[in-house]
Amino acid sequence: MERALPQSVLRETTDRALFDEVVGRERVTRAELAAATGFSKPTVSESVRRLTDGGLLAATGPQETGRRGRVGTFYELGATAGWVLAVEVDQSGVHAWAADLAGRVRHRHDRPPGGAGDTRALVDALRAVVTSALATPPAGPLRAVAVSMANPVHPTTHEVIALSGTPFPEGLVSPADVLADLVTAPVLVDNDVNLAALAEQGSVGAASFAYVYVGAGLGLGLYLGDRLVRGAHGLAGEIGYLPGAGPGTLAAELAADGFGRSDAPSNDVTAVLKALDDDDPRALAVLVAAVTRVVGSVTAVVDPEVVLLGGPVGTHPTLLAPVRDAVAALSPSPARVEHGTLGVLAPLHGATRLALDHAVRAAITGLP
Amino acid sequence: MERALPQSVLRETTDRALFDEVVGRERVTRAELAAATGFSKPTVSESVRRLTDGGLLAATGPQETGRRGRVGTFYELGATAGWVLAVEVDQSGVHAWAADLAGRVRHRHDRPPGGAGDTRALVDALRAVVTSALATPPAGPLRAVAVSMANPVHPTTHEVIALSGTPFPEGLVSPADVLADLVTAPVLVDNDVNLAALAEQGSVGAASFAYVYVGAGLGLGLYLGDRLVRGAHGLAGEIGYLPGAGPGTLAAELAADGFGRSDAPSNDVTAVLKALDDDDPRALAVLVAAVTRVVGSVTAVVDPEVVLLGGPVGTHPTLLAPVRDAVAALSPSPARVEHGTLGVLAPLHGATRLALDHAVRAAITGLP
DNA sequence: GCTATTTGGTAAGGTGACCTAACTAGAACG
DNA sequence: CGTTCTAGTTAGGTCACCTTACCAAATAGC
Repeated sequence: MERALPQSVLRETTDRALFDEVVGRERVTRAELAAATGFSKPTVSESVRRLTDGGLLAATGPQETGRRGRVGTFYELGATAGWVLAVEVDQSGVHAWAADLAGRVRHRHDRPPGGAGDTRALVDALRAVVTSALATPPAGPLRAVAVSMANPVHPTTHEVIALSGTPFPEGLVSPADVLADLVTAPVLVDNDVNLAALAEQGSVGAASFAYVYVGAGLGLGLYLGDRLVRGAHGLAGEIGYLPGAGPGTLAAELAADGFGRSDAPSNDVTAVLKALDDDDPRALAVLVAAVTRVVGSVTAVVDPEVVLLGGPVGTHPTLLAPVRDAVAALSPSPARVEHGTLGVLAPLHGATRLALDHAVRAAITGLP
Repeated sequence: MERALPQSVLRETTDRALFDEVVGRERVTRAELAAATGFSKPTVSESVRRLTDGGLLAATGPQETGRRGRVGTFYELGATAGWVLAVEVDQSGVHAWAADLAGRVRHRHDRPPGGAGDTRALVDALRAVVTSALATPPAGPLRAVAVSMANPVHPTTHEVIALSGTPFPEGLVSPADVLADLVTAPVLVDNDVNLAALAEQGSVGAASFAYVYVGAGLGLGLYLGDRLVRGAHGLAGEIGYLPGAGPGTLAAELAADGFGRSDAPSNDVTAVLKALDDDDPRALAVLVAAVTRVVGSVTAVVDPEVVLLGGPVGTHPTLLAPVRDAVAALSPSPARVEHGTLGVLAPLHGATRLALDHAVRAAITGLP
């Protein structure tokens, strides 16, 4: 057995708490930090010195303050603290955000998709987006890259997992391998729905939380006890494989109903949305039944505090009320069912959060 | 914001690691502990001194050792380290184990059930069992009581939750209240299936793990990332409320098929078992379909490494193979499906583990 | 303008939990 | 009987935190 806790974890949690506090408040003095976090003034001074030496924070000029006594030194995010890159790879192409360590997006980069199934074009687009991002870098080192993939991802190997009938077969590439010669920063890879859940959870703040994505595919992102649930094989949330009304899977039944996917590589979201817009009662009934099955299953298994519906179909306004009613009829103590608020940007927001968290953690543990 | 990590957490994790190591090895010297845990010899000596002063450990006489040099002082669990009480309350009555802090069961106490729905008799039996346990206490203080209830339990208030159609309506009591005047030790309460999962997880060792109970009711215990999932309202694992093949719940459909429960307070387990023993094809088909629906749902939602089937019906040998086949047909990367090994004793084992964990943690944080 | 007050920050010294290195204690081997 | 091996202690150091006391600088009010 190894040493359980090195003493340095104390310093690291202190540094992290103070860094987050500075970023959250934009500009603070050490005295304010001490008051806000409960650390003593000497401890705050030491920590801020470490963070400043490491380039993560920087002192600003004196600040107009309405207060009475001596004006303190204000600190803010260092100009060369570095940046992270969040990349989204899906059927709509490749999109990336370059963000500073406060999470502020500085540059956007996009490439259109290749043809369906064209893996080569996708790889080229991914490399082109990252090359473009590296060509106009924000100040400081690139500290992490997080890639959102519209396919399941293995939790430890970070390999993309091939499932039969995936709506995104061209996305069966390993972003870490594709980008290995372009970036030296660590490349994190996760599923787009997981990352969307991460982003939406940040806004909702619930300790147990499920995000149901309904679009070209069906997906679920789960947060329990402040941790993302990825599953033993990276297949947590693959709710297309939920048992349906018959002996088969939910996805197969949706496909048989003319929705969703089974062996069709992709699903016509615009057609589904049009049917909903036109108040097609059959389309509504099928979708409500499917979403209710998903929400009911998640509720019975993990009993989350909040379930958010996301994705182009999931956020359609006509869905929410009937799903709520159906779930309430099924479950004795149903979760709050709401709409996601971040829309199609949720995966990029989540990837940014993932990259940031990793980048800041790594930068702090690497401090003297 | 409060202090993130007090320095004492280091000491507490050290003490805990060493205590667990001593208990796991029965008898050890400090030198062996240092080698096994990676702590330095002075640190081990200090920690062992704290644990010995607190009564949790005690030095034994010299030990026959095949080794060459000086014989060290061996340490073992202190004779008056105290004990914990695990209590199970269900339709079969009230059962309790008094165990020492190594988890060794010292005494057993049992009371038969009252009539179905007879809450008064159940409360009397619970008090009688605890009184009996307190009358023949093992040495040392009673440090914790854990109660396994055959009903859902709220994760924070520890109140038992009333669900319509519960097979155990008389069990709608608060053990903490019932025992308040009998014991001063903390009374922990949890659901029997959760505790069974805790116990079985201990034997299996998987990081993500689901325990499916099939007996008088349907239940699920979930372990993800080394943590028990209780749900926002204590209703995680209430898989009777899973969507069934039709618009209703799985439990309602089982009831309609002559199995399970809906508004009948209890289910005739012996009749179901007899049907399975007699190779009744209809009974087998209905049960396999239901269990497959449960395992498939859990797999699609959280993707556990292992799923154990437990409970009198769940452990029936004819179920395993067809369920495995059906799950494999449904899921792209199914969990290992096995039988639980602890049988009806699983909840008591789990309650013991819960009580032990709490007791040792509390004893160590209370140390000088 | 001068002083009191208020606020920011540093210096000095202490504590707790860990470490390494060097020692003493005691048993067995040859 | 000395050598060698193992157990455990002592001494001294480091690190991350703390409190207390002080100095520094700015405004408020006279």
